[in-house]
Amino acid sequence: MLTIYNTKTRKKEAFVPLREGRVSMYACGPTVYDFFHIGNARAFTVFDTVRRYLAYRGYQVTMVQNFTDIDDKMIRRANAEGITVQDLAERFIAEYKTDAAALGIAPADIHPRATHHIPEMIALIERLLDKGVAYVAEDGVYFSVEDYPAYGQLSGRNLSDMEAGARIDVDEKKKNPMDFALWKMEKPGEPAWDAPWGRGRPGWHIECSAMSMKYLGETIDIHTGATDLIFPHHENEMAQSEAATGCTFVRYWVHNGFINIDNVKMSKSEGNFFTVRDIVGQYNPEAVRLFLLSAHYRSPINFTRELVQSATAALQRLHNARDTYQSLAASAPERPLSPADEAFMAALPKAREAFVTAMDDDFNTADALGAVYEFVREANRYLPAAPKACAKAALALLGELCSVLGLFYRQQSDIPQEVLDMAEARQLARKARDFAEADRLRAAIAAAGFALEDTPQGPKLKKA
RNA sequence: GGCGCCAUAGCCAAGUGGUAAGGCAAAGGUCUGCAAAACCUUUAUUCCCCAGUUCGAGUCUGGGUGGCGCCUCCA
Repeated sequence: MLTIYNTKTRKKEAFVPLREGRVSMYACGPTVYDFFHIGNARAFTVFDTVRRYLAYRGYQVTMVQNFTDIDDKMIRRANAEGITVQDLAERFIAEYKTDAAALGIAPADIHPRATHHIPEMIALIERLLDKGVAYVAEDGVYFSVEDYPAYGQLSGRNLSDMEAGARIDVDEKKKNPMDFALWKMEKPGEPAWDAPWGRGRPGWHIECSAMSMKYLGETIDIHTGATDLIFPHHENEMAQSEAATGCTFVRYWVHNGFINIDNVKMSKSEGNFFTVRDIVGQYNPEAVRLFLLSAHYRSPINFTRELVQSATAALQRLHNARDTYQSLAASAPERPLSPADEAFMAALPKAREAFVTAMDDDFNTADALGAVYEFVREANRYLPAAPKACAKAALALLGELCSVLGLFYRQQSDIPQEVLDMAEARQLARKARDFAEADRLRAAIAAAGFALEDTPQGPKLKKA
């Protein structure tokens, strides 16, 4: 049974979707004003893994991830570059796709953009005005937290606590300092859309509510994001959505922990700010993904060179296993299964079960990886003497489990003909017992960027 | 000040009150022309400290200590 830790109740709960066999998911996407950073990457990797696992468990998953393409940062950056907000958005949506693909993050079913959904947002704001939980002020339309008693439910705060610590902009024309903007009235030089109460642009929170409702309905199963979004973003989304519809907005709120860099919070001012674009130049992005999955998604993790290198070595172990099973699946003898073979085959479903049990426990990828490594060790030990059917079954299981975690997505790079020629020449030299020449050729292959290993199935080439 | 989280080996990390998974690193061995990979062996009598509950505590309770997050349109 799948259980999910729900931020709203602060407990692990049995997962029961609204509609049997289907899951609706909404993930807060990037504000497309720049390349996304390693912290974003964790949030995206988490929802991608959740999605993959739900699909693996047989659910038909519909996932929406928005692009926030209008806000202060967008406007500032577009002005700085002397381009339109729209051009900026186009550029970084494309860059998002490049970096997400590098990390094995599959595209959502729908990637709505905030600026393409202004009418939906206006309609939602009107509903809130009609219900008396929002009001029009001089500089915008605000949600009135005092008129919505459930405010604070998600983050576990109450209004008086929040007001005590609130730092507020005195210029804003709000009734209560905790009121938040649904709509911001037009300022000179900013993009603006017509609305019944005046030209302007939407607030951040209303975007997600409107797009989530449009594509997934008034109640969705899972909404993901990093912990910092719990307050105010998700609190506000929930308040405005539930105030408008009168029904539950999100059944399971899922929040991932933060990444520190060398034990320090990542920030531009600390000079430890890394975009994924920076990182994929230095590390194998698939290893970065494995690193991100090596701890539970709710724990904070520490990004260091040493830990990514450790993940790189672990990933190599999985790739080596796959390559070995692949060649054994091609070259191992075909014969009837012996009792030992049968025992090996019988252990495969048990390995899968261990993996599923781990993932069922609030997507415990660290524990699930433990199950994968244990299976790999057993298969590595048994397969060299096993028939083809065992190798095929092990290869299939390894591929199955790793793809649930979003690993094994990278294409094998093509090996240049000259490298293949050198490998062949080396085999001839080895047959002739000219090991000096064989070693020289292996060094030349290494210089060309490829590692050559001799295996019982013959020499194996891979990119270094 | 309010709300909340965390502490397990050299590093990372999982852990349902029943006797400490797994990965990386390190050391020794097997195999191999050598290397690599792979496998085997070794590496926490103990889970930050102190009390308590219990037949039994890494796990529950209380109190310390240390670290961290949110309360800023930061993922």
